[in-house]
Amino acid sequence: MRIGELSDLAGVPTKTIRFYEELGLLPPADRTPSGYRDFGPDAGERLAFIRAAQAVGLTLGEIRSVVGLRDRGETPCEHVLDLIEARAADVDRRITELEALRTELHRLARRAKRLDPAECEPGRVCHLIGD
Amino acid sequence: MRIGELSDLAGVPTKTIRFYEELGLLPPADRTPSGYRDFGPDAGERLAFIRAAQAVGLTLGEIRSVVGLRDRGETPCEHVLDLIEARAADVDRRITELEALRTELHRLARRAKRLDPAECEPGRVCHLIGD
DNA sequence: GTGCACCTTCCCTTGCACCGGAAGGTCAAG
DNA sequence: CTTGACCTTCCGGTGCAAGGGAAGGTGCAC
Repeated sequence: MRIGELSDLAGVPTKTIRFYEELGLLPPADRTPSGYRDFGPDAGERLAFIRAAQAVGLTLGEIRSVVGLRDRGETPCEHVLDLIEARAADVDRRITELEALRTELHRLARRAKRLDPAECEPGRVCHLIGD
Repeated sequence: MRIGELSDLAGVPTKTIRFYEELGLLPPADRTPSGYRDFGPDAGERLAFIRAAQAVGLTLGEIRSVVGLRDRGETPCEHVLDLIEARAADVDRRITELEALRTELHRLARRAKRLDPAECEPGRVCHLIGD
């Protein structure tokens, strides 16, 4: 399978496929005599895995660590669990931060609608922010 | 006030102060005869405003648009309200996405603890992700 | 034999918000 | 007069995940 066919199949741009190969997320593809990449039938599934892993918030570096274990014949399950739990903790923290920010933004928006622009103090940028 | 003094006062690195000036977030500072920047007394407050605006999620580009209005003598309140409301909508969307992701991550973590690594199918990267 | 789509490598750019370091000028104390 | 802290500009790099485009080779139909 050539890169364009894989690209159509997986819905991933050819640029991105070469980039993933360069990063070690895909094993180096075989080459035709003229130098074209020649992907095996598993390549589409590997790309789907990468996309699914990205969707749960893993970075390409983390995904490389997972597929690296797999390509060396180990079962990456435990490592994947660690990554998932770390990501879950990140997401929980991030949600807490964003909820606080949301509260603050709604407070500011309410205040902005209540106040008269004429009350702006000339020396400051905006009395809405920074109190 | 020289840049180091302002830096200590505002808790913002000198590098960052020059960077903000270059971006137009701070008005170009006066210079001493030897070329040193000489900030007026309002500079600290301007930096505090920038930090506060960053804290509610505005980008430096958006902050520039606010201080730009202010520096041209207009009251930026309405523009600030628009930015705050847009940011609030972003944050709401982001929280919704992250909550869905959190649910998915917790589901995966539960499944990972339940399953036996020996059940890994050899042809796939990891059965935990991508079903 | 000539289009045309496709492929190759290579290097640069994007966006965001900075940080690091080099080379050199300035100022006050000792 | 030297030391050291501070300042200047300029150039480049960081992290993440790619995307853009040039210059040139390949494969296949007409």
